[in-house]
Amino acid sequence: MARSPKTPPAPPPAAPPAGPAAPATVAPGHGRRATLTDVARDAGVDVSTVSRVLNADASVRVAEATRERILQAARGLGYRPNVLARALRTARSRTLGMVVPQLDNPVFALAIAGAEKAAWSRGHSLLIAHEHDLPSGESVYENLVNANRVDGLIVASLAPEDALLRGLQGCGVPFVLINRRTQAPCSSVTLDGREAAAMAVRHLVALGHRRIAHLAGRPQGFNGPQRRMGFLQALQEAGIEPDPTLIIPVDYTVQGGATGMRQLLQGRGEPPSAVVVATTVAAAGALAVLHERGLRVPQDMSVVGIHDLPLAEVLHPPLTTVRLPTQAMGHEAALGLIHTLETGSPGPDLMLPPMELVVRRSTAAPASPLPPSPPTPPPPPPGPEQGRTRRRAPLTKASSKSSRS
Amino acid sequence: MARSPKTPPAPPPAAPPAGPAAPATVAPGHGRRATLTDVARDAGVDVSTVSRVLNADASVRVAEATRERILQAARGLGYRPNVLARALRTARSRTLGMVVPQLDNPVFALAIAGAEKAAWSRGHSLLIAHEHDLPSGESVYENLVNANRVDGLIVASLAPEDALLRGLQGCGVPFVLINRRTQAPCSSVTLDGREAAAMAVRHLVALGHRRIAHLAGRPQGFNGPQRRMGFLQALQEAGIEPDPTLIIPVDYTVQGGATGMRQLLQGRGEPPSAVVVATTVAAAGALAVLHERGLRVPQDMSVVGIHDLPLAEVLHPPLTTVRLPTQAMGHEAALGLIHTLETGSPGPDLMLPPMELVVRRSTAAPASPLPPSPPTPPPPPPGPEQGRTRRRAPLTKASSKSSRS
DNA sequence: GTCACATGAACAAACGATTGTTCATGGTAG
DNA sequence: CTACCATGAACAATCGTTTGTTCATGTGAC
Repeated sequence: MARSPKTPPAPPPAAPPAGPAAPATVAPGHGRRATLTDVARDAGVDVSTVSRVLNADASVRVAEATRERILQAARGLGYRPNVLARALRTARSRTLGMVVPQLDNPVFALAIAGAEKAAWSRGHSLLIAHEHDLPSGESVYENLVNANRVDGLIVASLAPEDALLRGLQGCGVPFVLINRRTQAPCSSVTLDGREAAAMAVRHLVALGHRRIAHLAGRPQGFNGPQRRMGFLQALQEAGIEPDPTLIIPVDYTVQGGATGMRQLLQGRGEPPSAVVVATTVAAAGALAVLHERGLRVPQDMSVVGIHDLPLAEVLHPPLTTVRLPTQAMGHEAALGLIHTLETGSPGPDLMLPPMELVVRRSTAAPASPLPPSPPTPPPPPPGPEQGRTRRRAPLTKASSKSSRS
Repeated sequence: MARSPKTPPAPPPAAPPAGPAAPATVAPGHGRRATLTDVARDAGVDVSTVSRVLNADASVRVAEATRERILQAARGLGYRPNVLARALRTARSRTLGMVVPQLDNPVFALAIAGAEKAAWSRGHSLLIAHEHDLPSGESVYENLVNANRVDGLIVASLAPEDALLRGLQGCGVPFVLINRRTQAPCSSVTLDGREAAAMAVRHLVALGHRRIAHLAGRPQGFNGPQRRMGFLQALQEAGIEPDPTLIIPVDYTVQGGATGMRQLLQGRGEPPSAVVVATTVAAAGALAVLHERGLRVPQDMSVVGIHDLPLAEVLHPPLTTVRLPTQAMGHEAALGLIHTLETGSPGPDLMLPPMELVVRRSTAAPASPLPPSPPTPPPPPPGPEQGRTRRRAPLTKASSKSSRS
């Protein structure tokens, strides 16, 4: 293995003192951990009694004095149950497997954070795995499950639906999909991208925009079409005829957003005064292109991103976004899955609504207001908007997390 | 619990079909998984023999025909060992615990990704936990270890050294610290922030800068002082007298970077022509303030960030950074820990060198070049710089990850 | 014809818990 | 005085492995 023991090619001065060679960090702990047997011996009873007392087994009664002795002994020995033994016996590991396609994507990182919190709060652990195929040709799901490591799965996957479901169902454990739904009925927790896109549009309409573009996500995915639907629907509500040339599918990347924006700008018709970008990362790319072309945001073009991320705050200008409960998605998925495991009830089937519209500096009324009396419906006053909305001062109480190191 | 079963407050049209109520996703799997006993029965031998054959136990010989029969039976039944039982028996779970203070920080997310990859490649799993105190008053470390869930720990912690080490050593399992070193000799894998800062300075010096500021990290931490040392050292190498008023401690946040930059700009002396910011996130805040003040980057001030992140690419202008092997940090930590577990050898003690200087658009020669003949040493030509360096075209082959949803 | 010795595989005891069942005890009712 | 019952706790089997030990068998040497 590449255990490169290379030390830094650092200049001479004061390499950090390493102590007397890298020391092993195996602490004493003076002996092995206490087991049920140890507690039983100390309390002078049988292990089965200890087990029942410690688990507060209601079906069996124990004299108060005995219970006291047992609890005392357990405390004295610092007894902690061995989850492995328990899992073996009960055939339940109290561990959830979470599979994500990428760990460094903030969306999944947040979902993991939410799931981790929920799992621990219910006495479960979370095992993380990348969605990659194993040398054995086995899927990560199967590996996790077949080795009896996990009781259930939370899965965020980019794989095609049929293969994914086949693999998951073959595992024989409950699972919850996140960040996507399937055609087939199947437990899932998702974010309401439709409503999010609609909120973005409504915000722009309220500001007086009529010609609004959309850098939309991949047509094959789940979230892309979802957001596109919301976009169209909100336009319709506002009595605006959608212009198909203003809807451009893009990749969810900086590059994708940039390409999409270039395409948008070289369109022949009247240019849009605002754009809803399907994702914040792509919006960053779009902004960069606008700068490149010398267009000002928001004067020449307003930009709204979907899916608020810390990134939004540091863009230039700070990006108006729709905040989605990404962390809650992971949280609800884990909670739901545990509930299923405990009660056998069906898995959750949730679509979480957007949290709020976060108005930053990338949106404003269009520079050259169109004829101020559009047809139906009467345009809402271009002041503060309807619905959950919040205006952020720039660089104030930054919500972006500290990034140590 | 907050199992909010709320469905979206969505407008009427086409809520995604949920099928006939949210279905349980418990697949058939037709019966329980095959065990050693099953294989033994099928092969007509004892379980112990099966175990030895399947584990390629060299200490015992088995007739070729028997071995064949066993392998056949195992394959036929799709046998997978139950890791729980194995862990119970061998007292080794082949699971690593990874504890981080925040999951949504890209630095830790990358480290996790690296560790996950390394762990799986060596047949281990990775259990993720937030560094939070449990209701029981127990630390997460103790919880993980005492419950026999993990064989070792990879820890990124912001806790004070003494408390941290006491807690960890009390656990009685090997551990590796990442992203920080301790006074006490102790296994760790870190990033060479000193060299990183020095590279940043050398780059600026090569461009002709003489008056260089530093937005430095927290003086109490590990990385802050480390980078500050590198900064000072490189200045000294270049024969530049450091100006203490140009070194400002800041928080590793957008807000921190902004505050630091404001402070820097209102300094009374000659303003700096360049600044090295201890972290990319803070650099984003610094850039925002420069915009606010109408200063141009890089014409009026060059900015270098330490710790390359996808974020750097989408800032305005794209930020020149020093790329650090964050993912490798997690990878090496996991590999080293596993090595320790398997051989009992001391844990790793690595400081990984910076990968490269990524030159983007935020750095250039100073606008008003100072007297072009500085003292010792002779200034390198202001062209491409020394050392690992790479100039990036803007928005090209974006390395920022796709951010699905 | 026995003894020793490989060889190949079965036996059996853990690991640390959970859980169904049995057993001793003492009090009370018949 | 015997029978019964409730009480409190021990017994024992089991989960699926690993691993030290024992055992049957056939071979060759004596």
